[in-house]
Amino acid sequence: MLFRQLEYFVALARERHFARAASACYVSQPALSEAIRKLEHELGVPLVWRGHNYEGLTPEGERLVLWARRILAEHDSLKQEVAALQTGLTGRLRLGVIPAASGTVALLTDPFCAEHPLVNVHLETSLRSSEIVDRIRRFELDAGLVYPDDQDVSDVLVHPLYEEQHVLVANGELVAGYADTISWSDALELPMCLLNEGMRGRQLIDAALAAHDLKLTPRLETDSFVSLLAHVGTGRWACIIPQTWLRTLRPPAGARVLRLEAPSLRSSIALVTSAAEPGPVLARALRRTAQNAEIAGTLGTAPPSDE
Amino acid sequence: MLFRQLEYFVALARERHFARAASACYVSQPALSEAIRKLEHELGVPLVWRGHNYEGLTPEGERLVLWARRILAEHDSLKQEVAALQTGLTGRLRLGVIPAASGTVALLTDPFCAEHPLVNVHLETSLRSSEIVDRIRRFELDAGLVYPDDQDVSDVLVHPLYEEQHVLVANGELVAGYADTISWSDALELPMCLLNEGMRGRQLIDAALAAHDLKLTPRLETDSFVSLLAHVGTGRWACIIPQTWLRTLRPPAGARVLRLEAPSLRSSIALVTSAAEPGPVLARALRRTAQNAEIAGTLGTAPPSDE
DNA sequence: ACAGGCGATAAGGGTGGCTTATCGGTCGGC
DNA sequence: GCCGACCGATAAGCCACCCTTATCGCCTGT
Repeated sequence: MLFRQLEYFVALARERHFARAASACYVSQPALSEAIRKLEHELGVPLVWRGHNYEGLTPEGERLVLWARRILAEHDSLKQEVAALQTGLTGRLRLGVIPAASGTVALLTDPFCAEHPLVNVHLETSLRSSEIVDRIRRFELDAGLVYPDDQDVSDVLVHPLYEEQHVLVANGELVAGYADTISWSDALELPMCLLNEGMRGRQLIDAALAAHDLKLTPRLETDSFVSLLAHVGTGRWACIIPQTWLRTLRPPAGARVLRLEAPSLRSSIALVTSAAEPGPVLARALRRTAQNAEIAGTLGTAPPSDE
Repeated sequence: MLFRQLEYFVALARERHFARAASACYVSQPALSEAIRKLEHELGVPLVWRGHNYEGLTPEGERLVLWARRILAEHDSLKQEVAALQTGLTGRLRLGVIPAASGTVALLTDPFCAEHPLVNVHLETSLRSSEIVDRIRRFELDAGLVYPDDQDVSDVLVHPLYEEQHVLVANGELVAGYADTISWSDALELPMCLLNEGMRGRQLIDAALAAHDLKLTPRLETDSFVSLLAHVGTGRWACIIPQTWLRTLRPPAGARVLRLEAPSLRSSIALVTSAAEPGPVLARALRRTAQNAEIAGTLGTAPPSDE
C-alpha cells in the first residue's frame, strides 16, 4: 500500500467525483481510478459504491478514510518535524478562525511568526466553530480559534485564550445621553445592525435578550463585523460587538463605546488543536506560543477607550 | 515516501546492521541501502551516521523512527480494521506477559479467542514489565500483562486486572506442624528455592523480608515458576509464589499451600495497551474482553485449597 | 599481509503506474 | 425520441523506479 493511494482515496472522498479528485491530485482520471481499484483489491473489500457515477463510500471505505487522513497527517508531521530539527520550524500552519476572533488572532499569529520566521501561516476566517473542529479532526486544519461552548470537543485539545465581552458601538450623537453604560432596553431603541441569525455572536445576543424577555429585530443583518463597524461609521447605526474587536482595530471616527448593563455577554474563545499524539510540530509550537502570549492579559486589562 | 522505505528504516534501526535489516525485510542489501539513501535525500537530512559500519541514527533519524513505527502501526490497524468489518476480527494479537502472569493470561486469552475465532494470538511470556511497555510503545506488541507499579506508564493505557498474593508451597511433611499459615521467619528455615534476584516477583519477597529485618538466601534460584514447583514436587523444597498460579495450575502432588503471615505480599497485575488513538482494533477488543471477563472475581474469591 | 565483514556502487531487467485515446452507459434538454 | 454532455472504465504504449547479482573499497582482526 502506498501513501499515494491513500492520498487519492482521501481526495476522492472529499471531491466525490473521480475526475475532480484526479485533477486535485494532478494525475489523470484513469490513474486515480486504477489506484482506487488496487487499494480495493489489496484490502479485498469494495471501498466505493460503483454506480455509473460516484455514489459514496462503503462502510469499509468510510472507516478507511478516517485512517488514511490520520496517516497522511502523521506523514506530514513526520516531514515537518524532521525538517524542524535542521532549520527550525518550517512549513504551513493552517489556522481556522471564527469571524469574531479574526482581529484578535493577530495577538497569536504575530508572536508565532516572530518566533518561527520560516513558517507560513494560512488563515481562514469565515468558518463556524463546528466546521473548524470538524476540519481539525479531518486533519485539514492544524488549529483553530473557536467558541468552545456547545462544541463537541472530543478528540481535540482545547486551550482557552480569553473571554470576550460585548459592547455597544454607536455614533456619539446617537448615544449622547449616556455616560459609559446603556441598558439593553435602551439599546433596542437605537437603529441597530447585527450579525446574521445563524452566527454564534448573534445568538449570544439573542439569548441574553431573551433572558430579559426582550427581542431585537435589527434593521440590517450582515455576516461581517467590518461591515457592522462600517455602518456605525456612517453615524446612523449602532451595533453590538465583542470589545476585543476594538482593542485590535480602532472604532470608527465619531463612534463611542458603551458597556451594556448586566448580565454582560461573555463567551470564551479557545485555541483548539488535534488531540492526536504527539501531533504536528506546528500545532505544538502554536500552543506554546499561546501559553506565553498572555492574550487574556493583553485584552482583558481595561475596556477600550473611545477617545 | 513509501511505506516500504519506512519499514526498511525501522528494520535498520532495530537490527543496527544493513545486511541483517535487508534480510529481515526479504530484500537484498543494496535495495535497502538505496531506499535509506532515497529517504535521506527526500527529507534532506542524513538519518544514519555513516562510518564504515552502521554507527547509529542521527537525531533526525531517531525522531523519524518514532514516527515511522507509529505510521506503520496505524497502517496495520487500518488493514485489520477494514478486514474486521467484513469477516470479524482477524490477524495476530501480539501479547507480552510477565512470567508471573503466564498462567493467568489464559483467563484473558481464552474468552478472547472464543469471541474472536479468527484471531491468532501470539504470546511471549519471558519478558520483564519494562520490556513489555517499551515494546508496546514501539508498536512491536499490541498489549501486555505487567506489574504496573514502578513502570513509566505514560503513553500507554493501564487496565488493572487483579491482585496477586504470595503463598508458600511445600511438601506436606516439610510443613507438618502448621495449619494453614506460616510466619516469615519460620519460612526461612525451610529449604527454599526462589526466582532470580533480577525478577520482580523475587524483589517483592526480598522487600517484604527487609521490612522485617529478615533476609533470605535461597539454596536455589531460577527464572521459571514451573521449575520452582517442580522442585517442590520432589518433596524436599519450598517456594513462594503468587497464589494465582495455583488456581490455574494444580500444585504438585503431596504439596501443601500455606498463607504467609502479615504483611501479605500483594502486587497488582494490569493489562496495558498503546494509548495511540484509536489504536489497533485487536487491542480495543482485548480491553473489552478484559472488562467482561471478571478476572479479579475468578481469581480472588478464595485462596486455593491444598486438597 | 591477508582474509573476512560491511556497506557502496554498477549494470541489467522486470514490474507497476502514468499518459492519451477511446468506449459504454446514463441523464437532461429540445 | 434523439442528441449531446458527462462520468467512469478500458486499452495500449511508455517510462521510471526498484530490485536483482556482481563487484569494489575500506577497515579490522589475527
